[in-house]
Amino acid sequence: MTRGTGRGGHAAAPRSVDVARLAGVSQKTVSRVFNDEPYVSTEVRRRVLEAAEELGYRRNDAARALASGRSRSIGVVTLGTALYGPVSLLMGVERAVRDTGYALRVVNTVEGDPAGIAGAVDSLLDQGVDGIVVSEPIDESGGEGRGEGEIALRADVPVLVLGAPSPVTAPTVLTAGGGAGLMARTATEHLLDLGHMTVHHLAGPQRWYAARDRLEGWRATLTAHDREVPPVVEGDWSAASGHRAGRALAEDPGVTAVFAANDDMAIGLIRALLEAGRRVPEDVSVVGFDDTPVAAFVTPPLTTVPQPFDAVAREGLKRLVHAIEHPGAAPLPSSDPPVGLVVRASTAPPRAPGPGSALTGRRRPRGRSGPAGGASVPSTTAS
Amino acid sequence: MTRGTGRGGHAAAPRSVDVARLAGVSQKTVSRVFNDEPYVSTEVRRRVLEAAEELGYRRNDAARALASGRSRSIGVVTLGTALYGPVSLLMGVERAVRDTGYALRVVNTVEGDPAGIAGAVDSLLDQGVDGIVVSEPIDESGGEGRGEGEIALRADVPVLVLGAPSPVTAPTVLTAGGGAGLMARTATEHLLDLGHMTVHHLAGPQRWYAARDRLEGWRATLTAHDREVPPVVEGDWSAASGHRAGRALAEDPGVTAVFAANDDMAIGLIRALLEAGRRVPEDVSVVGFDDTPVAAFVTPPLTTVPQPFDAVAREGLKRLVHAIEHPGAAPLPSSDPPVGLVVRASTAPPRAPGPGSALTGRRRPRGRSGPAGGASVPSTTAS
DNA sequence: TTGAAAGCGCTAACAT
DNA sequence: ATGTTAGCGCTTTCAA
Repeated sequence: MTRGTGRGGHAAAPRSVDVARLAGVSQKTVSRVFNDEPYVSTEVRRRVLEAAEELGYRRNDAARALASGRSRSIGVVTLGTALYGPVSLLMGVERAVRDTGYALRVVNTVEGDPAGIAGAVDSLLDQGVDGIVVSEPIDESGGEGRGEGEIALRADVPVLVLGAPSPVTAPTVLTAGGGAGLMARTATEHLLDLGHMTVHHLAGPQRWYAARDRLEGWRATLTAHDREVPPVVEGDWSAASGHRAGRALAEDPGVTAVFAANDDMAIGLIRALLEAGRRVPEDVSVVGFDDTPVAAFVTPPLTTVPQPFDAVAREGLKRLVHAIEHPGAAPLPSSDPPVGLVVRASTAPPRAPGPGSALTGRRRPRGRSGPAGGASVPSTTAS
Repeated sequence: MTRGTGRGGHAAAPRSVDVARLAGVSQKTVSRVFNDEPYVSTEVRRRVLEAAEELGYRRNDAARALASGRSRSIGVVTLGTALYGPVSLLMGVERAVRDTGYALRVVNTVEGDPAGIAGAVDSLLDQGVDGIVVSEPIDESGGEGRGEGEIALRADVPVLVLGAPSPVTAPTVLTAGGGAGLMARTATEHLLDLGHMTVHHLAGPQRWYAARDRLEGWRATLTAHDREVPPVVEGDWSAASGHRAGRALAEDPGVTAVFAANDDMAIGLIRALLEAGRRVPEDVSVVGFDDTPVAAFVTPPLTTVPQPFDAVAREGLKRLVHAIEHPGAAPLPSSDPPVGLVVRASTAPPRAPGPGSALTGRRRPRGRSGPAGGASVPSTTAS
């Protein structure tokens, strides 16, 4: 490639020195202008900007990164699924990253890939990102128990783990959005408050830390209320898996309330219950998790726990960027967003209330469950 | 920064010359090894790899990009929504990009942003991407008509437009996944085949080219069959908007069949019909679009047109990478994936069939609608 | 407030 | 099959 041949192969892309020449200043001054550095007279700045505009100058990020040692980009590791939760979080991350002025590089992990997260992080590190976001980590080790699948990263940049308490080990690790346990408690207590003797749990795949969190939150709540802890049914987040689980659950007349770890599974579950002749919520109450856009419009409209994806992403990124830009400093404090519950028509008191629940009417539990929460959508059970 | 200070600020990151020294070869040889260039003896290659491993060498992408003029990365412009369609396409793109060995940079456009796609493309160009993918373009010009919102990009790299015929102008533009019109035809003809006199359309927002396509496909089909073309109801892709539209549609007894431009709107629509006392499919048949994971499990299970996101992404990327790597060559030919239809329980013949439809039983139309397609899921309408 | 010089770590072209 | 020599276009000192 002869000097002056640009990307396209025809016209040479203008460089900062070309701009400098045209503006009658030094190349360094052009650099100053484009980096908003101080000590540039407004007159010079104007001339430089004008010259740049005329030439169609566009600063070369690779050169910038090479010279400065920083790429001004953040890498994110997500699952390659279209699942509502992970995707919403990813979109929140994109927005948050863009707001900070960094660029975004994305690598998906394939579920079941042994290299998994570590491999994805590695490819991001190769790209020279300044920070890394791991969204919704999964334990690929095959172990079921907590802590077995520690993910050790040899990352020399700060890492933010989103959506679950961190199983990740690296020099600098931050966490945000680990409030699923509390949310699961809210869901479970809602059903208990309605008078159900106990609550069944349709869990997410236990390789997901987020799924473990919800399960633990549910179990802890039952235990705290001295209730029997029924066996867990595990799905894979899909409505299809919820449907399968529902077929089994429908045969057990003892099941009067189910907390599903996400809305999709709740929808499949409800479908299976209806097919088996069990009415929702008259015979069985169902609570979901996520508050997907369709949750309000399925039949019956789903009571569910909304997830604050955007708030989590924004807060996490603020802290990540802080860690990137102030390597020595103490990490910014984390704050958990409030937990809500949207009560719709898929939950009701049990048919044959157990002892002590006679007092319990259709109470509205804590959270954003007032008129505004549930009333925005009709909660009649159709036909 | 004194020489030798790496990203972290403590230990110097090893460079290829360090590896060379340790392996007892020239720096260029290290470069050869890492680029899989020919003319490296296996013995030398082994030594280099060993030295690199020992030092924890990681090649510097910025330097590579600067020296070679190529970043080996592809930028994608998407909407910042969690909508099933755009997201599935994005995931397909990520997979396809990764398979080609390129890195992925993502920029979202905010709906309603005047800078819109052009602005997003610009920021990608700043980052020095080798190619650009525009997924699901939107016309931000405010015009409703076709062609009004031409998006002129001053991109010096190839651009791939995904999901709709290209409204984008740039030196090199490729298109993939523009088969929505044909899919809309399939959906519409399914309803006509069942004996419905005409088919209403619940359209997507007409600023989306994909939504316009589906509408045109529907309209063309009705016209081709000499049927009345009812007024279009426009939603915003959400179940909530489908619900609103459904309330209006439910009042018109002439409505016996509706083709919704996506599944979410179809779900909201069905909910509204049920609330209004109109049964689905007995009184009104509904066809969706997408085949989201929940479509099979809502009540009634939704008849819908699946979208081949992965195939579209893969094919589009193959052609984009070809255009990147063979600037002069003729573009690879495009091939449209087959159109399918999944028949479930939300469609049926009309109650009071019009003339000529007496012959028309519950026929199964073209596409993957055989036993395998519909039978994987129970299609009974529950309680 | 501005400029000159010296790299950043790699690939490209040309030896050998 | 391997080494040498020049840059790539910026940021970073340091000087003026």
